Amino acid sequence: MRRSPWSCLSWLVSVPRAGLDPAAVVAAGAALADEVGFAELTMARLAERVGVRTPSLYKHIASQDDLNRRIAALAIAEAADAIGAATQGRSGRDALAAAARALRDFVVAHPGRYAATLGITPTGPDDPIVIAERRGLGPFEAVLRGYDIAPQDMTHALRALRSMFHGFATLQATNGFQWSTDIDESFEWLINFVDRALRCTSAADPAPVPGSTDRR
Amino acid sequence: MRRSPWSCLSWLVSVPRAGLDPAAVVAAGAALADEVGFAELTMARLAERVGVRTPSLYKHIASQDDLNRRIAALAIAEAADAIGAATQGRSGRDALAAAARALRDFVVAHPGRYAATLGITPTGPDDPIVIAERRGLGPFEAVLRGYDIAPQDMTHALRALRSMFHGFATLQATNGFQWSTDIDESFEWLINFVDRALRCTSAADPAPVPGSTDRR
DNA sequence: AGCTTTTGGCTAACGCGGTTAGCCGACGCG
DNA sequence: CGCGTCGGCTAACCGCGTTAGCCAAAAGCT
Repeated sequence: MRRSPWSCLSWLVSVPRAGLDPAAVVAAGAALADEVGFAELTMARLAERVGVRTPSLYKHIASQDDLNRRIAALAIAEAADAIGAATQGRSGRDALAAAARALRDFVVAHPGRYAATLGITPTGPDDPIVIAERRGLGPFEAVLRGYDIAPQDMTHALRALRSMFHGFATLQATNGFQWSTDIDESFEWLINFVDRALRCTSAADPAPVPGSTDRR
Repeated sequence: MRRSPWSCLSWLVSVPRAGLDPAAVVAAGAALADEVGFAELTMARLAERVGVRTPSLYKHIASQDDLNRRIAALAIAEAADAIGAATQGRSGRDALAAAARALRDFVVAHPGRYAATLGITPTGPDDPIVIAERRGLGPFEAVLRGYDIAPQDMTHALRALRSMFHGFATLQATNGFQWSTDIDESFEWLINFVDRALRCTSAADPAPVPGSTDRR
């Protein structure tokens, strides 16, 4: 490349270090995403936020995709910790409610971080995201152990729990429930619904009535 | 602006009409999104697909955001139709299963369209998206009428249904369930779970046991 | 049929966001 | 004190969304 015509004057400027490192950049990115929305999280904005020119960010992260993945991993780990802490020492309905509320509180408090976790497809089994996710499953497993679920149904029940609370959280986060003020009430209703279903589950026969429906 | 240096030769070229209109552009965009993924749906790619230069698209749609919203509205309407058709003439568990499968089939068959519906915030109460969504709620309401839900619980039950199936669909669409082949089985389990819960609901007392948990 | 208006193509060009190349001072370590 | 790595910087590129303005093709009117 061409040499800068100003390079002969470089002794004029002093460029102090900003004291950045990958973790700091990711944390700043997560905070910024919460403030301006994940879609508005841009390299230029993040650079301005941390007091640096845009290309300098690439000394700490490989790309914007890399940044997004790290934010997602951070968010999942944080959410997992929050849920774990909330369910500590509880069981049954109490634990279920605590987990659900902790997850939703996290989504409401950190919409940008949460949005970063959506639409992420892990690159492989050793992706930090996968590891964090596996950690995040722990508290839900613990909750389920408070109900007596047949062992072969654990995976299904876990997925059902994830689906429900993840679905509710995303619908609320993306304004899926229009102009309605009683969302909190619906959420509590959902918790009761799930609790009832889980207690029912152990009582009901594990197999559906044969022939009652077509199986694909 | 400056006059093109070639304009004196314009009689050389003939520019036939491509026969486009907004609906055709939106349909092509939806199809393209399904093929290459919603995130890869770009104006340039769409223009190439419909055999036109990029700026010409703006004769039919206002902007990329406009295009995305129209694709989302189309997708919601299509999904609503599919679910409505699937539940026609069924009730109870049958209707529930049919609705759930129809929704999931749609998501699997049209991942791009479905992704377009995520993260869309309607502009107002007369947004086509809102209207389509309201139409899409109809079949689920019909399903719920097959169970005896207290009228004041209808809204909550509806939201619970949406949360569950939307959550499951997005988790599957974004590869949220890792390395697992038995997703279909989990889905059927979820249907049974919800069916049981809905039948349980009408039997259970509407209010939770007082004092059994802290209410926020 | 011929004139006019609207419609729907086009090229050129702008701005912005992500990204890379290459330069050089600041810091840490011998 | 010298040296290497690290972490800033500027310049530049590319692709994408978007706008301006030109002009033929279709449609409508007399």
